[in-house]
Amino acid sequence: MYSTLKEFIKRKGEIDNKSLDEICSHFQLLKTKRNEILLSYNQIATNYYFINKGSVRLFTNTKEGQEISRYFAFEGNFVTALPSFIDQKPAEEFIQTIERSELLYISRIDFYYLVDTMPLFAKIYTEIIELGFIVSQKRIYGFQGFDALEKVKWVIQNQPKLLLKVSNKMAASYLGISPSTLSRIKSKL
Amino acid sequence: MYSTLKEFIKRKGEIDNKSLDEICSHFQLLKTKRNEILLSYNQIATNYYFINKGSVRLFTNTKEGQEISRYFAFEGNFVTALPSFIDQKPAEEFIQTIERSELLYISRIDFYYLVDTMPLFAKIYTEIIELGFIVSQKRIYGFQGFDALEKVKWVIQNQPKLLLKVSNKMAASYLGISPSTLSRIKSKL
DNA sequence: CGAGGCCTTGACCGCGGTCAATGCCCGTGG
DNA sequence: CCACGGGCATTGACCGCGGTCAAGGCCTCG
Repeated sequence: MYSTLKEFIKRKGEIDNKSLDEICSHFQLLKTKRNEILLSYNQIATNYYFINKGSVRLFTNTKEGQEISRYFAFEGNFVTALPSFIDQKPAEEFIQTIERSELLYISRIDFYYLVDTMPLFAKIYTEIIELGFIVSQKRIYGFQGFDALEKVKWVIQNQPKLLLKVSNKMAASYLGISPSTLSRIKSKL
Repeated sequence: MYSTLKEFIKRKGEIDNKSLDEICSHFQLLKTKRNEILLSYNQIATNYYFINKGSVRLFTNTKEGQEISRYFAFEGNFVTALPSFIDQKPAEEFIQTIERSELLYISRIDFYYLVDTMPLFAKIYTEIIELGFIVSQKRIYGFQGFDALEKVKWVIQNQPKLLLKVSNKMAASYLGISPSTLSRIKSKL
């Protein structure tokens, strides 16, 4: 149950088994169906999720009522609505599974307890954030000033799983193009 | 000389004057002209800059040779080419002042020395990254699926200094629109 | 088996990009 | 101090990328 998580942690630095088990003991299992909402708009994020199996997305709604996908996370990654989680203010996004999934979640309390008491876990947290930051930047720069075709190629290069696992519609809103355009582009590759 | 930096640090948490001076002693002053390059593409970032006065941007070039502005930092903010700074790999961007500026810089060595020896500084670093991450996200979400007019309005709301301090051309490339379009939009507000 | 949602594809058209002309600002050198 | 030149802002004309709308077919689930 914790093997993927343990792999993840071990990749971050030396750790003894006792500490590893201590960390894992704060995570609980959650099995979900497709399209299950883990956090709604305006709720306050109190859990950090690690994806054992499956996929999760962050999304929001426009005034016109259509969904915009912001971020997709797959097996072996952490995900939450970070601004809400950090500052305990209402989230401006939804968290939702996009397929049947197995998640390990840790409460904010336990999370910060680990951050404060285990230096390695603090380091892991910092690295999660650094990585998130760098990925965000790459995404901004990968999209900035590019047309639809170039953006699709960029995603194929940098997030190859995405177009395979995610519906046309979700991927299109993530790319900031219409489903029609994405469909047309894919038919030409 | 260190007053702005001290303000910045004090806002992050309780700290005694001795530690504050200890931190500041690792920063050196750098006065620059307009358009001075602090880091070039493919160089490795070894300094973290704090902006005492002035403004700095990150930018890169397209294959066609035109500049794309990625990020602007103003008085009271930290800036560096983070992916390069963290992993010591060649930067994929330039750092440049856009006006005569006064910067305080700290070497990577000293920076990590402070992170490792002063818990408060480690906390500050984490918060810088968190903030950077959140700002990146806001930018992605503020631009995603919006047309030129909406993006301009978003910047006016969220980074009011930007359009005032930055040339039309730089701002346009930051927004992912052409200078012509930005000019037309501004004339209608 | 029926209904609803998504993907695909065609027709149309509008936003915003390119190109070019003009004018302004500012830095440089005589 | 003024003359010149280069770069940027502005604005008009044009047009192409990609968005909307709609129709048809497929898949999924009740």
